[in-house]
This record gives sequence, structure tokens and C-alpha cells, in this order.
Amino acid sequence: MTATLADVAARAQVSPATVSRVLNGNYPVAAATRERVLRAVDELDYVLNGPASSLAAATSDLVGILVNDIADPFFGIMASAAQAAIGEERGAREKLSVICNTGGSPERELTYLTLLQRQRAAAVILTGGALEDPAHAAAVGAKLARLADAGTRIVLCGRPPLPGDSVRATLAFDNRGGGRRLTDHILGLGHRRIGYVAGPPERTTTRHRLEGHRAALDAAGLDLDHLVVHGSYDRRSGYDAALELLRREPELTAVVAANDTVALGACAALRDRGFSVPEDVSVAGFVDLPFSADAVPALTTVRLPLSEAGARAGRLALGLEGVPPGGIATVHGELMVRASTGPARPR
Amino acid sequence: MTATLADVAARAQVSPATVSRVLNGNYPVAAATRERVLRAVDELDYVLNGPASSLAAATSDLVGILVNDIADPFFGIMASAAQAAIGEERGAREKLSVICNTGGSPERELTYLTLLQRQRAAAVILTGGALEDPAHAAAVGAKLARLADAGTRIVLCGRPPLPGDSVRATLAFDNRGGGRRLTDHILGLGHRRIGYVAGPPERTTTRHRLEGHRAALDAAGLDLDHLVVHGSYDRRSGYDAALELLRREPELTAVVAANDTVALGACAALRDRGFSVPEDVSVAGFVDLPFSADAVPALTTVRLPLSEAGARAGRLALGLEGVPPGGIATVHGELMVRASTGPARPR
DNA sequence: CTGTTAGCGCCTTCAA
DNA sequence: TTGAAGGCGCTAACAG
Repeated sequence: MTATLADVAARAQVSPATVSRVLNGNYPVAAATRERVLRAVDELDYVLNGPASSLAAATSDLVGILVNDIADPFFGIMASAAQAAIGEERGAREKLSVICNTGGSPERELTYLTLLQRQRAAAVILTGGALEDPAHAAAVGAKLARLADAGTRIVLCGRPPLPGDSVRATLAFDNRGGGRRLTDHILGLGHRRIGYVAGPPERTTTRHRLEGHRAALDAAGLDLDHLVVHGSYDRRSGYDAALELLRREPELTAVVAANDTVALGACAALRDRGFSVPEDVSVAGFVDLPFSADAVPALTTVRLPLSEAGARAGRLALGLEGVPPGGIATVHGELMVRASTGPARPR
Repeated sequence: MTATLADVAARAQVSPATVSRVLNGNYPVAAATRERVLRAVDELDYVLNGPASSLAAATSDLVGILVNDIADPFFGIMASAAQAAIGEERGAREKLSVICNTGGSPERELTYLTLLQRQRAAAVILTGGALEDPAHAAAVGAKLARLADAGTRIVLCGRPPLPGDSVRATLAFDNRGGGRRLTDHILGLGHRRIGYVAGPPERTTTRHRLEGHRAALDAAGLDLDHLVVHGSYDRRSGYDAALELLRREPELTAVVAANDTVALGACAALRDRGFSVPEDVSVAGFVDLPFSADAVPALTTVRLPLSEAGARAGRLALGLEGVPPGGIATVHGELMVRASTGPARPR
């Protein structure tokens, strides 16, 4: 059978309490005793019983990272960076950071939060855009409040701030500002018939990026609402949306997409229709995933520092980094002008 | 304070045991009683204490999914599918499936296994290629044996079989066969000066795909070992490797890469050097990630059914699906011939 | 169908 | 610096 702490104690000829102290390193223990205990641990191949430990201590070393779609590198990169930052923390009780993939489903998001609450998680990091459904937002808010009550640290990464004080820290992407600058760039190239491929209507990222786009158009005195198409954040949706935009506006000269994946889908559709990018139609994305710079043509986009944000979220979750003033830090994107956008050339 | 099961029992005027039975649904409980209990649960906003429950039951509902690099969609897609399959299982105790990102580090792999062992995980899924270092392999083997002893189900997905009987089921990708067919295709197009961009030398996937490549060359009576370059599984490494191959063999007419990401990096390097794909140099990848079909030119590659394999691994981990004969199932890849490969044209 | 009774393995005062 | 003892919250026999 699996060795228990008592077994170790017996072998080391000390009390269970002493073994516990050695393992947790929270209390002074004589060097000789510690040696003996560690040897016994080794000999018995002892592994701490997590549940028992968590039960007694009333906390666990689990850190949950919630993502909407782990198959999307946007989340993969953030999660990877967060997990690396958490795994790096040597000393103390080592944290087990785990990624929970909600698949964008509100129910699964709540389920995971409950499961993490059940595990008495030490921290929870919520990444990416939130759902705007009020009922769901309220449910999540209530869940987070309860988690916070129980001592779980809550960090938001790439998600807009939440009212209330259950969230320890928020790293919010400046989606609105990025969207604004991107469309300003397109306008600066002389484009006036600009299509926009938005994400799912109910997500905050979608709305904010679109708001930035609209702000730029407003400033230019344009109203292009009829050239906004919504879809999911995947390649297929970008492909279909581009076709739809061409249907609505055959004279289209530019397509701005809600993210890079969607933008590349749009490029594919344009190519299939015989248009070349950027000669006939300019295309721009958002996020700057690793392959976007390698696409042909290289994609103009707004670079979000996903790794940096993820790592910082990880450190915030561990309390290794000071909370930004007001608990909220805005993370800005950088406009990356590349080959996929060029001067407007009316057809 | 957080409500406990006893609180619920008191409020529902039943014994704690009854509450437990209602919650776990393992024993018959009168409908009326159940109603009362559920109402009390709701009113008190009660959430089961996971550690306590796991301690008493001597098992937890954690399922760990180990991946080498979650920022790589290869792993994201498998993990996502596995997690979806696990999350789908309604009824019984719901499982909390979590993704653990080792970052390719042997130590972190062992750390995660220990942490999962500590949590008394219900199952562990190991995805992707394994390290071939004998010491590490032995350590992992020992860990897995101990996990299996403690009742944890072990499933391998996209990883070669392991000796011993601690592994419940293995889904092994036919990397060798796929590599063989891919290079056969290249040879069939008349190529003879073929470079190969391999992955990290110590990983099984690297070795197997390379063995397939060599087998094809052998059959054609070629020895091209001097045109094999190793690197990591990322875009950058593909870029650098392509340049190195051109240096070693300026007359190169084809590049076969260990995966799609690397292949696209190689394409970028070739483009930057003024070569066009496939007119001057053909390029092929492996895996068939979603963006590979959209690349320009579309990438010839070997399609691995990542989603299917991941989902199956998830079901195997839950015991929802029968173990294949011998515990091992070979998952074959499908050659996808697209625009990035064409007839050899000597320069 | 339901209540009673022991622990599960560890942490943490309290004493020594 | 170390030991003894109680309890964390739940589950699982065993009765009834």
C-alpha cells in the first residue's frame, strides 16, 4: 500500500508532527532530524496525500487557468506563459497550475469554477473575452465572490474588469484602442469601402474591437455598419464572412478582421475569388499570432503581448507581483504594419 | 463560513450520510428526501469539499492531461478534444480534467506526475512524443507504475507504447509509416536532393518520422544523411534549418519537415532566399494543422487525426471505451497532397 | 430507505 | 526542538 506520513514517522523514529514540519518547512526542525526524515521519505517513496493535506490545511496548491479555446494559440500562449511563471516559483509549496478549457460554453465555465471551488483552489486565472449575457455574468460574479471569500485569488487576463472586489487583479487588453488604430491605418491608406469581420456578438473582445473600428470610422465621417459581419473566432468564419462582404459590397477594398485566424480565412476566400491581397483588397487582423508574420502576404495586425500578460497573470496569482493601482492594468497592443495592407485602389 | 455537509443535513433534517448519498447518487434515496436535501443545498449554496471527499473516498475526480507545449496547436487540439470528451460524461461524479504543460522539460513532467499522484488523480493522459533519455524514461516508468498501483488510469496518446502493464491503453501515431509515405511521394515527383528538417533528436516522434524518411530513401537507393538537420518543433527552427540545408546543398529541390510549423518556417526561409515553392523547391510537413491548408501554397503533409485521437484518449481514461487488443492501437496518418509539392525541376 | 459510527491522512494548537 | 491529541469534512460499512 501507499506509504503514509505515519509510516515515515515510524521509520524515522519521530512523531508524525515532525515529519509534517519537515515536509512543509514552516517550523524549525533540527538538521539531524530533518535528515533522518528525508531519508525515510526517500526510502519509502513517500508522496504526500494532497486531499488529506488540503483538508487539514483548508487550502490546496491548485491554480486553475480558464481558457475559452485551448486549440487556439491565443489561449495556448497565454496559458503556457502563466503556467511557466507559476511552475517557476521554487520553494514554498509547489503549485499545480492546470488549464481548464471551457470551449466557450457558459455552463462549462461555471462548472469549472465550481470544481475549482470544490478543490479549494489557491488561485484562478480567467483569460480572454467574457460573455456579455447579464445572467451569466451575474452567475460568474457570484461564483467569484464565493471563491474570493474562501481565500482563492482571482486574476483576469485579457478580460475586462469586473465590478466588486473579488478580483485581485485585472490585466485588460486595450482592444478598443487597438481596433481604433488599426482602422485608422486602413483609412490612412485611402480605403473607404471597408468590411469588418467581427467575432461572436456576445463576447466583450468582439464588442471592444468593433467599437474601436467604429470610432475610427466615425472620426472619418463614415458609417459602414452594413459591412459588419459576425461569426466565431475561427478560420472558417473568416472565409464565409469575406464572401458575404463581397456580396454586400462588390467594390470592397479592405477587410478588417477581429483576429488573425479570421483574417487569414478571409484572405483565403479573397484568393479563391480571384482577388489579390493587398493589391485588390487589403486585409488586417488582430493579436499577431506567431504564424501571422509568416503568412503570404505577411499580415498587418495589432500585436498583443500574450506571453508577457500570461506570465504576469501567473505571478499575480501567486502574489509574487504587486497588484497594479486600482487593481487594473491596461495592456496596450502595437500596430504591426506588414504586407497585407496597402493603398486603396478602386476597382 | 462555508457551509458543510453537516449544515445541509441539519437544514434538511436528515443525516449527513443521506446528504452524501443524494449528492453522489450512488444509493437509493426517497424522492421526497432527495428534494429536501437538494433544496437545502441550494439554499445554503453548498459546494462539496473536494479534498475531504477525495480523502474519504480515496480517489479524486481529477484527470490530468500532460502536454509538451500547449502553445502548439498539435497539443491544443488533442487536449481540447480529450477535455471535451471527459467533460461530456454526464452522470456519475463529474471529472475535472486539467491540462498540465511540461514545456518539454523532463523535470516538469515528473513534477506534474508527482503532483497528480499527490492528488490521487483518477486518470492521467500523456500526449505527444516521449523523451528517449533512458534515465528519464525509467523514472517516468516508475512513476506511472506507482500511479497505476494507486488506481490511476494511464493512457498514452500520440506516444509510443511503454513496457510493463501500468498503461491502460496506448494510441500510437504511425509516425514511421507516415514519414515513409510522405518521402515516397516526394521521390515519386522525381526529387533526389531532399533535405530533412528533423525535430529535437531526443524525442520519439522525431526519430520515428525520420526513420520513415530514411526507409523511403533506402528503398530508392539514396543516402541523404548529410541533409538532415535537427532543431526544435517551431517555426524559427524550420527557418534556420532551411538556410542550413541550402548551404549544404545549393541544388536542393525538396524539403521535408518534421511538422507543419517547421515546414512553414522553411517556406519563409526559401521565399526570403528568392526561391519559389513548389516551382524551385517542394516543401512538405507533418500533422496537418488547421492553418496548413490555408498557407500559400497549401501545404502537402501527413494528416494525423488529432481530435479523434484526443477524444478517444479521453474516453479511454474514463473507461467509457473498450481497451484495444493488446492495449495498443496504431493511429494512421493520411497523406494530403497539396500545392507545396510538385515535380522536381533541376536548377 | 435512513441513521450511526468510524476512520481517511494530515495539520496545528498545546504542552513538554 | 519535539510529541500528543483533536479535528478538518466527507464516505462507507453496518445496523435498523
